[in-house]
Amino acid sequence: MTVEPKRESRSQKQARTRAELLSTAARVFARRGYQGASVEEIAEEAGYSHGAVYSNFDGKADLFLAVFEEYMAERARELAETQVAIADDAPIETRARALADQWMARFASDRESFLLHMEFIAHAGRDPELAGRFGERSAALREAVARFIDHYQREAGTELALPPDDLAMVLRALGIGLAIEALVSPDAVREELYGDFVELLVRLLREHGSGAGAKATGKRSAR
Amino acid sequence: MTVEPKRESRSQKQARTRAELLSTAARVFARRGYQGASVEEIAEEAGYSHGAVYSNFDGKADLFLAVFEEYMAERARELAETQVAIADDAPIETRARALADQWMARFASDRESFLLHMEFIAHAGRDPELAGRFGERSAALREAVARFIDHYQREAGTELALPPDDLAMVLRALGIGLAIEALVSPDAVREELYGDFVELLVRLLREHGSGAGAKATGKRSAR
Amino acid sequence: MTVEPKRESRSQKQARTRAELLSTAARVFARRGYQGASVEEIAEEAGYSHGAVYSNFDGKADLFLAVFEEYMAERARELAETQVAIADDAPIETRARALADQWMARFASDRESFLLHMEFIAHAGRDPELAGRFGERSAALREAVARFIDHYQREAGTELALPPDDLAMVLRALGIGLAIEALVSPDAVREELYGDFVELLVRLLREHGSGAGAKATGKRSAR
Amino acid sequence: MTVEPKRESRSQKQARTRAELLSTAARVFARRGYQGASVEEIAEEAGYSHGAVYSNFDGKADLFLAVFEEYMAERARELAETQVAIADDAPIETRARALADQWMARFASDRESFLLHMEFIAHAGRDPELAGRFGERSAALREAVARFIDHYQREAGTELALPPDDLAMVLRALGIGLAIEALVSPDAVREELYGDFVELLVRLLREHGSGAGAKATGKRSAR
DNA sequence: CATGAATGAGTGTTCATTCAT
DNA sequence: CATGAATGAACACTCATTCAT
Repeated sequence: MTVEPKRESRSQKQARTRAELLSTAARVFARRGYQGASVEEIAEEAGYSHGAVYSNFDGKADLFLAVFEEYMAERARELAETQVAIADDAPIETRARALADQWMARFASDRESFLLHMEFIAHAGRDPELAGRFGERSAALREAVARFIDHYQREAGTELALPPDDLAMVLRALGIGLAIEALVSPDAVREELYGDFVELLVRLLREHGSGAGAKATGKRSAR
Repeated sequence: MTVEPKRESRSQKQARTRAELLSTAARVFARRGYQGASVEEIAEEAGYSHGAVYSNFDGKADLFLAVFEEYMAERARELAETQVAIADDAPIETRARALADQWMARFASDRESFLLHMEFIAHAGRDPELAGRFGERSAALREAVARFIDHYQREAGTELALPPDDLAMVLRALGIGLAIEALVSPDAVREELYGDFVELLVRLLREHGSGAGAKATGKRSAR
Repeated sequence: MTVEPKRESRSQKQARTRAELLSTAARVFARRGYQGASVEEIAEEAGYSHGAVYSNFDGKADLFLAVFEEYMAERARELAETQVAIADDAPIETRARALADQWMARFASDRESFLLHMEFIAHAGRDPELAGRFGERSAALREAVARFIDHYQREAGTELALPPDDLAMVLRALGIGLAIEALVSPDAVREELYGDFVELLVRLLREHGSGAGAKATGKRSAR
Repeated sequence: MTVEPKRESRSQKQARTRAELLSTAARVFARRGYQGASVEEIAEEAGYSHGAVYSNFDGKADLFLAVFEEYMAERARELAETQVAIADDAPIETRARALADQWMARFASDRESFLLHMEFIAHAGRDPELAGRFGERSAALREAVARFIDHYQREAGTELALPPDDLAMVLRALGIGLAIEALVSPDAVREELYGDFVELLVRLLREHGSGAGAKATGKRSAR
């Protein structure tokens, strides 16, 4: 006597629509950029009319932010997996290099997401609130790297000549900067440059850390 | 006692028009961003019809690139002046640090230009020809830095554990990356971080180079 | 006694919009020519925003082709009516002449449409896709004429010394050509010339065909 | 003691500039159409600045008219040559066919000029004065054809069932009309159709001229 | 006469957004 | 909620023409 429940309740259906729009939007935004993507193209590719976007989001900007949140969450998940993936007994410079190489490989295979990122940052740079939201996410990633450095530093009993926070910042900034240079001068950025440099840097920092470490400390970070 | 001929010859007048459009464009682009600035607004603010832009430049992108070229030339001039002002016998890390500090100071006082350039890169990243033209203008400054490094390196008789080109690339990329991080997480980037790090890095590279200091180190950027 | 629902359903309303745009476009195109008419003027005169044109058509060319299609359909209707009005046993040359006279009468009363079509052909002649789309719509009427010829030919049991397709093509081309001559040298083209010639031609073709009529004439399409 | 005269006097030089602009304009107009051609492109291709056009002509429209006059004169010359070129003793239908085939061949190898023609006619159709000027030229060509027909008709002692003027008009109009159809429906117009038809037509007219000629005269042209 | 910098009118098209159904 | 017709703002770019040199 019970009525057969529809396979999808109303709210389930709506959630699905939203999810489909979201994942399609991620693809289209990456492909075309924020400005280049049209609401119409996104909706159509997801199999809806463009009106559906306005039923589920406040507009193009809101849709994009939703996509972006997902994207950042995804990147955080990825980082965690990467940490696990690196062999425990490798020297710290090897681990650092692996991260660097992974970054460049990711960039090489998905320039579009990076471009979208850049576009977003340039936009957020003119919108403090947006910058703040993005900053939090970004900081979380950076802190994870810092913890990662700290962890292995303690474990290996070595001390680098730079605090983990600063090193994390430098490594991350360098990755971003190299990607940008590669965007604009592809031939000027050897693919291994990031890895080579990071490996060299970390070794130098290690050798000057516990060893002659204290000597040159004068101007390092305080925090 | 002859009557002064008109102050400006034809070519002088054109040069002035071009210069006025250029400086106005720099202002408007910085204010509105690349996409946000309209050719009309630029021309009008410069006191010309928008057609004048098309008489002097190939279009919006070309105008932007001309502005960018001027900007980079100005940076190169600044850089040279700063280097000249440093004592002749200053160690190379001091010179490198000056470069870094200058970059951060400029960023702090003119975030908008940086944002503008980021936006344009994101735009040009989807248009190879544009990216190439941007890249050429961008590479010029990097190459100047490489030449500086090479020059002082020879003069001081030291050799860094990284080729000048690579070091220049790393320094520049790091500057860009740090600026981006600062954009998004202003509090996370100490203003001296770039300088501190660069100074440390260059000292380490010098000590481990083949010159006097660190001959014995063996392991350069091999891999 | 129920309240009348709104007179127009959604699709009815859209159909009306489309129809209004179409008839207004016909008027404006005829008045200004294809190039001379602006989408804005058409939309405004029809009482819509110019965006409405783009909601209903793919652009200016598509709008024009839609107008042209209507025009040709109307001509086909006229043609059919005229043929129906002619006595069943009228000789085929009478029918052909009616066709010719109708064409000249229409031209005399609506030179502008003819001019418009010429202009568009000159335009489309440099754009194969456009030419093709125009050609399809244009061919429809010619084919209708060919079918008429074929039909009456069979019914009367005569055979003309030229296949229906060729005759239709010749008749149509001649009509177009005479209209052009009339455009440029109005006095040189007697209004009955087309009709006179067509009547003569068809009679000659009939007498030299293989049907009943001209058996005795001996000299068929010899050579 | 005489001053060496410059190779070109001032007026000669001007005449040359004008001539060069004219012939280049003919080429560019044919290639791009009237609307599609820019004064800049014409001047540049002729090796002058666009200002030179304005020094020698009243503007784009005037330049085009000058080009057109040249073109019409050229066509008239060509026609005269053609008449001579046809063997004297060929039957009139052969001669007519030759003219027809030449027309189609010319069209096939130079659609662009024809398109330009059409564009001009469509334009002139809205400008009585222009139409008048063009009409005169056009009439001259037609009359030449009529004289041509008349001449051979007398010479051969035959009489066609259509006055030379009417026949000339029909032949010319048909050629134009077929060219237009070919523009728009290339596949629907066999290349020999014009020739085939003209040959057939002239034979029919000849056979019904002097022979049973007077019989069907009822509705022919008066003039 | 020729030049070319500057003008400024003119336009098709895109697209985010709204809202009645 | 989803649809999609309609809106209307926004824009880069072309080009004939002018005019000072």
